[in-house]
Amino acid sequence: MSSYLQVAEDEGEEPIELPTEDDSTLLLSTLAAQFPGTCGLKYRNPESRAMRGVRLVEGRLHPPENGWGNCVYYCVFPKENKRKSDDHLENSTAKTKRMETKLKCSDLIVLGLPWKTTEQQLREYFESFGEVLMAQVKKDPKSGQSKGFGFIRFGTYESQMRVLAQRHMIDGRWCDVKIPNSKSLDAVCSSTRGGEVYIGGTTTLYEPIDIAAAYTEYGGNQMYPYNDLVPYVYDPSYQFSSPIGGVCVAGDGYRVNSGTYDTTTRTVSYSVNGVYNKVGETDHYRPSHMSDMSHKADSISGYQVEHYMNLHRMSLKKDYNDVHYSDSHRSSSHGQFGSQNRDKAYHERDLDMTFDRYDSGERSLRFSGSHEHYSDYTIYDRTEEKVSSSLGNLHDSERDYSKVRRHSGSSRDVEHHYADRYLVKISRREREKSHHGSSDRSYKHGNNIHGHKRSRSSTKDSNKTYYGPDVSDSDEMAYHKHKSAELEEWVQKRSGYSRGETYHSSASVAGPRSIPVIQSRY
DNA sequence: GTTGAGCGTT
Repeated sequence: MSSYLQVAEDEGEEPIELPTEDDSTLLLSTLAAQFPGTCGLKYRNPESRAMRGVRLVEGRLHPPENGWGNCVYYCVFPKENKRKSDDHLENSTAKTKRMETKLKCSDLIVLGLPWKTTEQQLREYFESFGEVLMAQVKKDPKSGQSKGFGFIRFGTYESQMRVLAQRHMIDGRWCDVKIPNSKSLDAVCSSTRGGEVYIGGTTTLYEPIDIAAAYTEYGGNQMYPYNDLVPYVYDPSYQFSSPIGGVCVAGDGYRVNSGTYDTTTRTVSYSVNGVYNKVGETDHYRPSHMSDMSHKADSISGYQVEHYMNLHRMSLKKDYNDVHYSDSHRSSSHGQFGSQNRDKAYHERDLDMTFDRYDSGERSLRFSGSHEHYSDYTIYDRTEEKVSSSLGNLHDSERDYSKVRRHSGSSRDVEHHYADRYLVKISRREREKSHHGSSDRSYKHGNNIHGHKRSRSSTKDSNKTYYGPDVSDSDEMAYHKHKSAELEEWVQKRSGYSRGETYHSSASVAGPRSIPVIQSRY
């Protein structure tokens, strides 16, 4: 049976009695029904005379140790509502960012909007709960008619909490606000806090700072230093692996906030530098070469970190053998890239196919990386000894038909570009750009855009051979090398294990190479 | 000019 609790807006105000629940907690929604905009509760501790906060867990306010007692509780309102001065908004972006980063807002879906409600009205309604960063009403693109739902995003988690805790009367209709099913990445990260998620499909994500920069720079997405995205495992020298790295989500650090959550695979697709990536919760998206057994654990700044260095190395060796097998059958599979030889074709391409732009020949690209990225089907042209191939896993509209040509040399003699769907997508944009007269041919993209010439940059390092594009002298490449060295150091410190050793221990596999840094900006 | 338990052109 419920009892009542005295709550006032502030000291000196008249209290209202609010019913508590059977477990003697007070629902935040109950509180908010009487005091819209409240985000918490406090009371004055009779001993210290200081204000004490009331524990709030998942929308429930929990009584102090000795019960609610007879004292009057006071509402707590978000600081942003006090509006000391507006010029705070302008200055100290760094500090502001740091503040924001503690919060874990996600886009919220507003369901049941009246057909007539505009984005402006939506925004105005929710601004009473706090700063509204985004308000959208989803409309039919042709008619412009509202679909009756929209999305909002708040600047603070407190606002988000309060809005989620109640129903909303907007323009005469009751509307629900929920976390959308297609939730953003941060929702995944926060739900897996202290655990890990995997990042896949990228060649460039080594390092938290880079990720942060990429996210803040591209697409207006924000980074939240909330969880620590610790890159591990992804070994750029491992050309046959799927370019999948792991990240840990633990403690305070960086958190990305963007992407589309796929409810069936429980992964999130998002993009960095225009490269699409995937993140999934550990149990649902684990690259096959990262068994969850026998991993090592250590800690960084007290955060638990798991990594799979040794496993990774093992799988590298295994894959290399596979490729070798295929390689030895190269002549017999020549010209037979039909479906019956699909697997073989994969390996062929992994090993020694040069992938050319079908239309412009701008790039000489090389298949490497994840098999899943391509080859829905291939057509071998006997006269030209070329294979027309569509890149897999794409929507039809995104398919990029290309030709794959056999390359006679050893795989180590050709440049290794990642020729996955994402890169192709970027190149298409570049092509459009260049067709519009841009003189910037973007060497910074780290690819040999002038097509077929195979360039292997010379050995730049005492124990590394770079099979990189012809941009090894560029600033980007220098920067990239610098970053790679930093990562190396980081990895070594973490695990007492260096990537250089990875290479040597796996002998004849192509050595570490510089990965093109994709810096397409659009 | 209609509808209502819906999930987002990035």
